[in-house]
This record gives sequence, C-alpha cells and structure tokens, in this order.
Amino acid sequence: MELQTPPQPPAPAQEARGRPLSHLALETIWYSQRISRADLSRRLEVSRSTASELVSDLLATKLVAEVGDGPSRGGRRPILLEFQDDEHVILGVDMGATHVAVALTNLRGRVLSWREEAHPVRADPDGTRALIARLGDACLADVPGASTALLGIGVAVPAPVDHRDPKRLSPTVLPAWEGRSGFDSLEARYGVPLLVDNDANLGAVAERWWGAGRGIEHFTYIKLATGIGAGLMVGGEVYRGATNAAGEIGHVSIDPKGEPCVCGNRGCLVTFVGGEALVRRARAALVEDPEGPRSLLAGCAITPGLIEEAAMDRDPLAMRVVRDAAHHLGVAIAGLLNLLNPGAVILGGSMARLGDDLLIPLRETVVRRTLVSSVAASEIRVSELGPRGIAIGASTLVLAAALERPSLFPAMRG
Amino acid sequence: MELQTPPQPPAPAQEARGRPLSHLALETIWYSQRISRADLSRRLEVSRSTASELVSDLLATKLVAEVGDGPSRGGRRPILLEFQDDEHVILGVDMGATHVAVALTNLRGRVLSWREEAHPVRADPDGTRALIARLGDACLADVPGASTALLGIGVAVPAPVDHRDPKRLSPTVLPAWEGRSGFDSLEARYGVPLLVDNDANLGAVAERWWGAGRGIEHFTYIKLATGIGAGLMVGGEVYRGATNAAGEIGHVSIDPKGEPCVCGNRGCLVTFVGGEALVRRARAALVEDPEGPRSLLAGCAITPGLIEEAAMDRDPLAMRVVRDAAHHLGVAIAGLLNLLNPGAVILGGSMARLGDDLLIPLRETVVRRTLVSSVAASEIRVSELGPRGIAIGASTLVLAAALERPSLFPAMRG
DNA sequence: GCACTTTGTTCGGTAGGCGAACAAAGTGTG
DNA sequence: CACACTTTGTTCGCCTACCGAACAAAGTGC
Repeated sequence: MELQTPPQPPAPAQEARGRPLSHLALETIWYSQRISRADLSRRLEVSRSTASELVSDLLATKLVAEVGDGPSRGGRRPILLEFQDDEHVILGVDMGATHVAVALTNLRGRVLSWREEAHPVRADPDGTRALIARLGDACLADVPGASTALLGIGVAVPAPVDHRDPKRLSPTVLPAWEGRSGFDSLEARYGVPLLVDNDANLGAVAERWWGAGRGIEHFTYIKLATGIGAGLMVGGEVYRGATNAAGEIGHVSIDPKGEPCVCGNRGCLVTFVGGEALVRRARAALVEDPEGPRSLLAGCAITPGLIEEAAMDRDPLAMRVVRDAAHHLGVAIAGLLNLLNPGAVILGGSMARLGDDLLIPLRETVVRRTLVSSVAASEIRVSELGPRGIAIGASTLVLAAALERPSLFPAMRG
Repeated sequence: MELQTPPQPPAPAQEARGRPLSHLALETIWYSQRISRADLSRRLEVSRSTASELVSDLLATKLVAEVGDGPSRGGRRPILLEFQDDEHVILGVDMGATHVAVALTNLRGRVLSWREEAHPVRADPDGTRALIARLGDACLADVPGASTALLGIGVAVPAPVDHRDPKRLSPTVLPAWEGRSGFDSLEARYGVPLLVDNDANLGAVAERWWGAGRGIEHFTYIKLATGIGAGLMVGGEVYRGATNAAGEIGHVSIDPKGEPCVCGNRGCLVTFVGGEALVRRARAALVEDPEGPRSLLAGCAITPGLIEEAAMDRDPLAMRVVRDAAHHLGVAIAGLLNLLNPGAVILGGSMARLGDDLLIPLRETVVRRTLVSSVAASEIRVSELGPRGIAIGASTLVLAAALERPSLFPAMRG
C-alpha cells in the first residue's frame, strides 16, 4: 500500500471536457424531430441567444430546416425546426455466414431499399466484397439522388470486432479473410467512411434505437441462429468486454455434466439450442417417437430453418423440439437475469420468428428460476425488427457516429 | 416503424458538456501525485498559461502544494506540485450482517485508524447507528486534527442500494430497518456528506482503486462469505442493472437438476459454495468419510469460519470441502467469463484468505470450461486488500465523489 | 561559452456564451 | 376591444475562459 499505481484512466481530457455544443444541438434536434429554438435552449440548458446562434449554423448545413409555426403556449408562436431525415442516406450491410443483405436507410433508420442474396461469405472474401458493392449500387440506384447523398457505410460481420482496429477481422472465425477485411476498397469506391462491428452487437444497437429496446438503458440481445451470440447493451452502449469476446452466451454451460462441446466445455447452451442441436434432436425424435413418421419433417433433409417452419405450421414434433430448446434457453436466461439484471432480454435471429411458441415455454422456465425483483422488471421479448434488424443496426452504427461527431463525416458539413 | 419513440437519453447536457476544467486539474494532480504545471498542461491538453492559472487556484485550497524542483529534461527544472493526501480524512463504514467495522483513511485510501466490533446489525438499527458513531469517534480521536479535517462518510450496507435514493434500504433484506437507513442523524452529527452503497459493489471499487483491479476497466469482484454476491465493474464504473439487482451470482444455477434453493431455482451456486452449504457438506463428510473422526472439525459446532481455518491448517477433510466448492465455483466463473469477458475476476470475502487452496482447483476447472481468447486475458485472483477491503471501498466512494465533483464537499473549498 | 531546451509568467486577443433589452406575436380578461 | 401578461426570437454589449506570443529564468550538452 505504499507507492500506489494510479487507478483511474490517464487523461480523460477528450471525453470529460465534453463535446462541442453544436454537436449536442444537432443531436437534440434529431432526437426531438421537431423543436423550437426556445425549447432547444431549455433542453441544452443554454441561453436563448446561443440557441439561436447554434441554429443559424445548423440551418446552413441543410440538416435542419424551419417548417412553420407551432402552437402557442400563451405567447408568440414558436418557429418549428425539423431535422431533415432524408438529407443523407446510409448503407447498412449484413454479412451473414451464408448470405449478404444490404439496406439503404435514411437518417431515421427507415429502409428505403433492400437487397439480399445467398453467398458463401466465409470462404470467398473477394466475391463477398464484390457482391456487397453490387447490392449497394442496386440499392442506391433505387432512390433518386441517393448516390450523392451517401453519408457512410456500416457493416455487420459474423465475428468479434476489435473496436480499436475495426477493419481487422478475427482470423480464427474467418480464416479465409486472412485477418483483414479489405473493406478499404469499398470505402474508396464510395468515398465515404465505413464502420464495422459484430452482428450481435449491431442487432442490439438496432433494437435500442428502433425496436424492442427503445428507452431501455441495459438489455441483452440474443441472436438465435446456427450459433448463439449475445449483444450486451450497458448504459445505452455496447459492452465488449476486455478482449471483445463478451456475449458468448452460447458457450455458457447449463449442465456441467452435459455433452462435450467443441469449445472444450460441457453442456453448453449451443449443445441444446444451436442449429445443429435442433437438427440432431429432431432426427432423434423422428426415430424414437411413434408419431414421428407423420411429422412434416419425416423424409426431409432436416435444417434448422425447416424445423422452424414446421413448428410455425403447428407440426407437433417440431414444436416439441422448439419447446425443449426454449426450456433450456430459459435456464441460461434465468442465470443472465440474476447476474446482470437487464431491463429486457430481446430475442433475435431466425428463431425469433417463432414468437410465442418460443416465448411462452421460455418465460415459464425463467419465472421458476429467477429472484423476484429481477424477473419483475425484466421482460423477455422478441425482436421488433425481424430479419432486417442486423442490417438496420449496421446503418445505425453510422448514424450514431454521425450524430455524435458530425465533423468526422465530410457529407455532414453541407 | 412510423412515428418512432426517440432512443437516446433526453438531455445529456450536464454529462456531455463536460466537467469544469478545475475539477479535471485536481483529479489529474491527485492521479499523478506529483506533476509539474507543464506536464499538467499536456495531460489536460490546455495551454501552459491556463494550467498555471488553474494551479494557482488549487494552491489556495491547500489540496495541492509546491514541493521543490523536479529533474530537468534538458531545460529549466519544473516546480513539482503534490497532492496533499492528508489534508482531509474520510470515514469508511463496513456494515456487515453481524459486525461493524470503521476505517479512517486519508485521501489516498491509507488506513489511519481502524475499529471493529461484532453486532447484530440486521435486528438492531438504532444500536448499529450508535455503534457506528462510537467507532467513528474513536477512529477520529486516534488521529490529531482528524475531526476538523473530515471530508465525508461512506457506508457499505449488505443489501441492494438504489443509487437514486441511496438512503433507502431494501426492506426485504433488512426488514428491521423499515426501509430507511436513518443515516441522516449521522450526517448531521458529523456535519459532512454521507454516501451509501452495496458492500459487494464497494469491494469492487476498492480493488479497482487500490487492489487487484488497478488499471482494469472491466472486472468482476465476487464476495465469498455466508452469501455470495458480485460487484460488476464495467468501464471503471459499478454496473447496477435495471433495478439495482445485478451481481446476484449466488443464485445463478450451475445444475438445473440440483437441489432446490430458497430463491425458487435449483442448483444455485450458493447451494454448493455458500456458508451453509459448506457446513452441510462438512457434516456429511465427517459421517461418510472413514477418516472423518480424525479431522480437526470432528466434534465442533461447525461454522464456515471454522472450515476455512481448518483448511488453512491443512486439515484434509476441510481442504476437500474447499476443493469441491472451488470446482463448483469454477463452473459459474467459466460461464461468467464466456458471457462477460472481464479483464479479471477478483475473489473477496472471508473465503479469499484461503488463497491458492481456493485458486488452484478453481483455475483448473475454469481452464477446461472456457473459450481460449477469453481465459487468456482473464485472470482470477484473490483480493489484495483482505478483510478491510469493504470499509476501504466505502471510504473510496467518498473520495471518488470528491475528486469528480469537489464542489459538492464543503470541506474541499478550503 | 554558446546554442538550444524546458519551465513558468505576463499580457493582449478572441471566441463562445450570457443577460438585458426589445420587437413581434400570441392568450386571456374585463 | 383595450389591456396586461406571456412566450418567442433577435440584437448587442459584456465577461470569462482560454489561447498564443513573448519573455525571463534556469537548465543541458558540446
């Protein structure tokens, strides 16, 4: 306890000294959609004179415009300022393991155009980059004037992303990409900034801004697909952990004596509810169950997608497989609730389309396995954005950056 | 997707506009212990003239003093400024379930005086408050001039604390306290601000500032005592969850088919490694084990403390009980690592004194049950502060507040 | 001894934000 | 409708915080 190493971050100068007032003003107007100068001055806690000054600068960028008068509150009617959502557009790219999807959105997350195509992403980096460019061009061509109004590109990748060096991809998860994303060519092609993040993180971001996570500071987004990953939202920001490996809920064990998993652990959640696990369990059920041969799945080359569809068609065997998975997922979520006490748990990925067939058995298990105070406030829901959520999240990544630091985006300077 | 509820916090004005430069300067000098005006200007990224100005204000508060020249770096020798750690003192109170401890510290967490006494805290609020005052007085009397230099009081309570209304205690955990802490009388008695937080959270704070968590942004502190609780450190701040219930790792299930727990779940971690579980397992071992009667524990009224002491005396039966507990704890920590990817896991509470007897079997289980990248960066350690950690954390709660917002503390204005 | 550095202070300049004052445009009331 | 009162938005002078340039003081190194 003598000469102590100092505890706190070295020089919090940049963060702690605060962002320029002009950025806050832009963000506040975006947030409010319509607001008068007087209200803006109250929100920002600055004088009306400065609010007026800030606004006159913003009007010059075309991102904000006057749109008539608002209702009087006992005095002169306010001039309403409106954020111009369509002044710029953003490309959001969802790079899945086996497909690429691109969304063109405006500055309020509205999808103006959408393209999707199957592709062996993991094995073919060059082809993937070319495909992204092709789909991106197609989306831009759909909307008049979009090309010149492009603000930036966001990309969701199915691998951990180091946010200090985001263009570097994990060589272990995507070996064919040689650890480099090669997205610089895309950045140069469109001449706008390109940002990258992990898909589960961006699913969480999308729900936070536009979906089931609106207004919730802390929540967990769980992507249920072939693999299982989580995006942890803490204080409105994505939590990444010490080495960007946070959110590997698929490899949390729910049965220490369960089957061995590829990760070395036993009884991991993926061994119960991952895509492969579902297929294995469906196959076993087809054999064991006397009713098996009457199932919609009998005689098929079973895939996770087929099981989900059969369950949605009320096939009893498929529904039983889903219900079992939901109960196992419930055990893991109960632990998550007790440990993290999130304000919500939001389920995404292809399995989320099962809706109540997934939620009802899941909640049943969770209620039996959580502390009272925790479960009361914690709601379990499915994604409100559906399969487009990840691409929208990628677009939102750019939007958030532009609102926070407009100066980084050449297009924002009008 | 039409009219969207806005996502981001309404008016980030206070936070986002940044703290006054004078606060940052004070914090930076505290952090650096000794620093010249020129270095300060570089750290804060302000001009040397402003740094000089700021310093002359701080010198007036007596919190900073000039202490001679530093080594030349090729030019004029710098005048070293030193933070005056002993200009004020802080009382840190550890209110355990069955005891009260008080530490008097300076502004760098050094314990100047220490008092501890057993007391039925849960059942006797009035007596507890009187005891705190008595121990506090005794500590202050030990150090000349301490009474007039008192900056504030921090209190660690063994219950969740709502940080928006910190003086309100959880009626479910401490029913005799009627939901109110009654700490206002203490605040009035000493005439200084009094802050309250949960004990596991403050254990984490103490380790972050002075112990095994120094320099680590994200880590988890686990208090292993009668109950098991965790303090989650995220980005250098305590993470509390949506309803201040985060950190209940004791009720995370590690075996969904295990014994039922009081919380309603099955196979909770506490049913394997809680104080009562240790006692139960030791009793069972004494009967089943042929060597049982030769154990140090034979014939005793077994308590968790006795088991720990017997294990430290190399009693084989006690060590086996501890080893089993460590393996079960390892399962839970493995899950924690995969989910949260903390930079460290720090073990506190009375069991932490077992050191390697706990750590070695624990690490063995963890290594077998975690993903590579995660375990590589995640270190599992025991507390460096020992039994005084919680009280030191309570003192640090006040210190951190004083450095962040000195204006809230009358004493800081010199 | 000399060229060059670094530190700390002084001092004038500047820009960003504030308050006061005012005009414009409302509401409510007798 | 006249009147008092409110709210909005702009203008303008002022003040504070911060900066940069200049300078003296006190070093180093060849």
